[in-house]
Amino acid sequence: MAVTRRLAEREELFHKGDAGTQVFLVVAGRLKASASSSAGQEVVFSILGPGDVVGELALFSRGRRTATVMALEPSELVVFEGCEVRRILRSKPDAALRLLEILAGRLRRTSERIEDQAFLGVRARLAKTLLELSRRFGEPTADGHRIELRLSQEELGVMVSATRESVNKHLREWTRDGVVSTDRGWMTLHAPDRLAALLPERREESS
Amino acid sequence: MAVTRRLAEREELFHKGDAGTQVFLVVAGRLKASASSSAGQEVVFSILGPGDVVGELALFSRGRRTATVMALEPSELVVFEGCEVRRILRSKPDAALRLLEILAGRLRRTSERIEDQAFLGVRARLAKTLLELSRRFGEPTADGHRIELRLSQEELGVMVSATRESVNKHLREWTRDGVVSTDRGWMTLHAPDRLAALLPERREESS
DNA sequence: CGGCCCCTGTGAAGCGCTTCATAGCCATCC
DNA sequence: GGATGGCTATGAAGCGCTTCACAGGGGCCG
Repeated sequence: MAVTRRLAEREELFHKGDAGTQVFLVVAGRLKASASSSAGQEVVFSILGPGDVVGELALFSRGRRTATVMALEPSELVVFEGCEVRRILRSKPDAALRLLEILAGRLRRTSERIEDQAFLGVRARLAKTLLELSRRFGEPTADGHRIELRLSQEELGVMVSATRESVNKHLREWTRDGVVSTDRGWMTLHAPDRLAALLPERREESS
Repeated sequence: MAVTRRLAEREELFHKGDAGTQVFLVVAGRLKASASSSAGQEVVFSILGPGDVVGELALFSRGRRTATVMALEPSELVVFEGCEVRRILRSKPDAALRLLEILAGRLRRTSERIEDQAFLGVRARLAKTLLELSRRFGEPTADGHRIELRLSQEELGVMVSATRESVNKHLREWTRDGVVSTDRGWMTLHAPDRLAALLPERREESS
């Protein structure tokens, strides 16, 4: 009896500040969660794909959406009513624990984003984002890892909090060096390690 | 039978990456949650005070601390063992819901921080931080709102992701204009509205 | 086909913030 | 008291990123 919702490309699921307590599960398609400033600037918090839960924050934020979610591709989501979700959380401890895990994961990624924003320059942030995208949405090809998600340089810029021009410059430089190649919005990484080398080495935590 | 832990000023409760699943409740004192880069730069995620819960993220992060927490003042916390907390979360749905609320609130604040970092300059971020501090830790005095928390310009800089020098410049300018006054680490806001005016007007959401 | 629009590519100029260097102040400690 | 160390104050120089301006290209639609 699940209700599903379909979105066309560029259609909004909801807008920051809206009232609404429905919770969604992404079945197909990719979406972005973002916010924009009064000056029209935008910041992207995350890219969502199949399996991701979205909208659950409004359950605990007085029914207000805390970000805007828009479909990057035609998408399909299953819809849960907020009150129903609350009932489930109350009666099924495992569900609540699972949601806690999800929120904790989000929190970790958001904090890491703050660190990156503070510690890294545009170059490194862009490199990291490309690696992340290829990890989540990449498909191996003959000559590298292709990112199966069409993104304009403008959108990449928003994702790393930089201008389109900056993104372009780094991308072109990497293209010259054979590290990546771009084909109107589609990208392939040929030498991910060269990008990884731009990042501060991740410290190992002994288990 | 509660176990309590006391910390001296500048003592660490735990360090990012440490193993540990204890959860803490702040009873007295103020602490900061932060992370630092390999280059020695630091970023502060939040200031914690009495009533705040800290350390719960490790419950859902494979037992690793996701930030470093250090006492800014002599502090006192009550300690809960992770396994016990998990048991409670499992048996008391209200507790789980409460924790979900806490995490959701954290997530909202962290996201807002990312927005601020992207949309605001150092000036506005500093103004916002001072207002926030005075809201949380301020005491009204004859000539303004005094922030009951001693912070060096260095520490303020870390909080807003700027250098000590930048912080100094804005602070001095505001002092000249009579907006704030500083007395070796203690600050008083005399005209909070002047600071608020530096922020993009917060849009009203009709209830 | 031609026109339009959105995306990419690129350089010049400007600006905000950092970096660096230096000086003075205040508290503490022997 | 004098010395030491941490915090504040301030200006000069530099750098990374943005802003602005403009050119080219590719796809889509009449």
